[in-house]
Amino acid sequence: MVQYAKTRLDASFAALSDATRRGVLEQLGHADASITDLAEKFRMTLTGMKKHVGVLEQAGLVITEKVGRVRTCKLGLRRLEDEAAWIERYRQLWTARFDELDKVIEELKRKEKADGRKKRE
Amino acid sequence: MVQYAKTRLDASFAALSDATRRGVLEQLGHADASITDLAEKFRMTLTGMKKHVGVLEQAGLVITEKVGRVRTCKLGLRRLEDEAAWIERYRQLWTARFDELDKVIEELKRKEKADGRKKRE
DNA sequence: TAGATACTGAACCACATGGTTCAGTATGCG
DNA sequence: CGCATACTGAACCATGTGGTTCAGTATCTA
Repeated sequence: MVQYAKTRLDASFAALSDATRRGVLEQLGHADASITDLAEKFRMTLTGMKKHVGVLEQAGLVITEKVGRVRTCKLGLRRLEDEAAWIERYRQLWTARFDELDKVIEELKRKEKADGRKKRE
Repeated sequence: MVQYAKTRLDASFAALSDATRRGVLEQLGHADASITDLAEKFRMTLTGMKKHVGVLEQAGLVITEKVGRVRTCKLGLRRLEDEAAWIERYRQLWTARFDELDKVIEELKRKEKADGRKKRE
């Protein structure tokens, strides 16, 4: 792949692209949890869950701290503001684009009507 | 991996996790484009670009139509509403969670002050 | 101190990803 | 017709992903 620096947005959208990880985020939105807690809740091995947490941590969406034998996971400081902003901007673009197409269609209809000719099908 | 059915959300967040694909979406927000157009703009082979378009199409974010030799790509009908909704819900959870933690911290401070003892560091 | 608990890391697996090249096929144009 | 254009598909490459098992290490607890 020869893949170089992933941007923040790359990393967080990738982190969000997995149902387990989205579930973990929601879970941590209710209460902090250990790796064991999460692994049980999502029915997978500790090792597997630790990888998911690692991905979320890399994306800055989760922070963890180990005290004694227990690593506690909690929500990170990022509120997905950049991600929300990107999507919002896109939605505006989308709307503008479709409005534009609507106008073109209106224009076509107007012309056709003015035209008099009936060209069915 | 033995990975089964990807959900819509999985697919669209995955589609958004690549800078090239986000770029393509923005591009199509301005004007429809052929595979060749996009491949040139993003400086990659036709085949490479076609794969990206395929991913976007799978996620329902782009639709394409081939007329003659040219395949034209345009924005799909999905406005990322589900994705925006998920993120928005998460942001609310996040805020609630941090407010809650703030309250706990306030409580601790209050107690400490009422306590009289000074336990620096 | 012994055993249970909680994590950690390496190794493996099968399949996905983001690219490429190369060899087609289909279409348009002079 | 013959050449250029535009895409398409298979195959390949290196690395990532989403899991697993197994063999540790570190920390509690009785």
